[in-house]
Amino acid sequence: MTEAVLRVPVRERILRTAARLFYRHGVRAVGIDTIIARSGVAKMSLYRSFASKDELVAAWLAERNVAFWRRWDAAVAAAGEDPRAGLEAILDMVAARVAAPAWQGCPFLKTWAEFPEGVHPARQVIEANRVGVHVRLAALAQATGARDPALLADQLQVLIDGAYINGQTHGPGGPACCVAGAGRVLIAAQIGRPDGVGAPI
Amino acid sequence: MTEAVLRVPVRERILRTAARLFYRHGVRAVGIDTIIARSGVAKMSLYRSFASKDELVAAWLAERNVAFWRRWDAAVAAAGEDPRAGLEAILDMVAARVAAPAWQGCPFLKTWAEFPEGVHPARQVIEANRVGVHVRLAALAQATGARDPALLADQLQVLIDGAYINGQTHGPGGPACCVAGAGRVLIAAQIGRPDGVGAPI
DNA sequence: TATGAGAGAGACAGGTCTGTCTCTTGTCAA
DNA sequence: TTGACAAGAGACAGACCTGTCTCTCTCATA
Repeated sequence: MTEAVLRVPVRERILRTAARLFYRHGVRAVGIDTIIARSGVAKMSLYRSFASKDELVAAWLAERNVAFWRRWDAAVAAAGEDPRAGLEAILDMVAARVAAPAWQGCPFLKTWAEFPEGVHPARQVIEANRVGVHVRLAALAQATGARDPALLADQLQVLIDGAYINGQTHGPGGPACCVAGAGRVLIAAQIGRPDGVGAPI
Repeated sequence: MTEAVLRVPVRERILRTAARLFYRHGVRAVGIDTIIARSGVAKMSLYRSFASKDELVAAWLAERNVAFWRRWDAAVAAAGEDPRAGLEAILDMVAARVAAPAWQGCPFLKTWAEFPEGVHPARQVIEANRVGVHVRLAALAQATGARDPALLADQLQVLIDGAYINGQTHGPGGPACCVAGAGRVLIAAQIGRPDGVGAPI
């Protein structure tokens, strides 16, 4: 145990280790004993910081949620005032993420699959994230003047979900890389092509 | 135990019960004891028919795979000779499935999320299904004369994956219902609109 | 130096899981 | 009627899981 590690607060050490293990192996496949062993922490320290394993899972996803919106806001902000550029920036961000070697799927969707029912605290975090994505996509779509902003938001969210899943099963370089282009096609179909020529169906 | 139930072979009874429970609650959440209790079968009978729980999971998915291709082939066949109609028929089939009240996600994607690594026998079944989908989509896309059949296959598979996942998290009536329309936009962008006016990006 | 909080170490309880084994029961054909 | 065999019933082993508890150690601060 290096001094540098010891400087990190216990809660933080647990959360970092749990995040890595949960994301790589899945929540159910990683036990408390593994987490405390890998983070060099006593079991009681874990249960002093987190009421239960479920709460630790929820804390991990809450952290992912914060990071998610940080990336989202940065992408939209970098795109400037144009809402269409904002939508495209989000598509590009998704494409870049699923193409990264470290990509092993969306933690929200993965965890949702592991707890498809019940009152697991992680489910609230996941639901909030997914609703938030749709709301913001719809707001951007509305601002672009799309004919049916709600429909465009539906289409883009489905496409993004697909990229997340597909990138997980097929790895980097797979079909998911097409998400940015496909999204642009869907956008163009609702608000005209970049050169101003509409192409509605 | 009714006579009708007893007439069903033990292996079949186990498989039906496991299929229902695995699909609804997830593989890891359902134990062997639950399966034998719910199917009215002795534990030894289960292990006489299946070498392990993992093999039972794989058998369930293999059965789903057969049913999947039966639906696929029926949809394509009903669409006639036109490959574009075949692609649209598949999109319609997906849309109908994710809109059904019984829909609780794609068993392949759900199970993949539960076993994201290792040599689980179910993973082979899932991989084979996913590769098969892409191959057949690409073949249909090629037959339509799409400019980039591989890209169109990528886009459609990502879209379908997204519909499966989104339908699972949002339930019937959610964004996933847009899959058929969105897929048509992507097809039209590559092979021209139904009225013959191309709309490539 | 004394003290108290934070944290490590590890035993433990109670439950669940998979998989094995033995014994019993029911059924069907010769 | 008898014998073979499939299947039910359930005990059991061994592993693993979460969560609790006690004891000990370290270190900062009064």
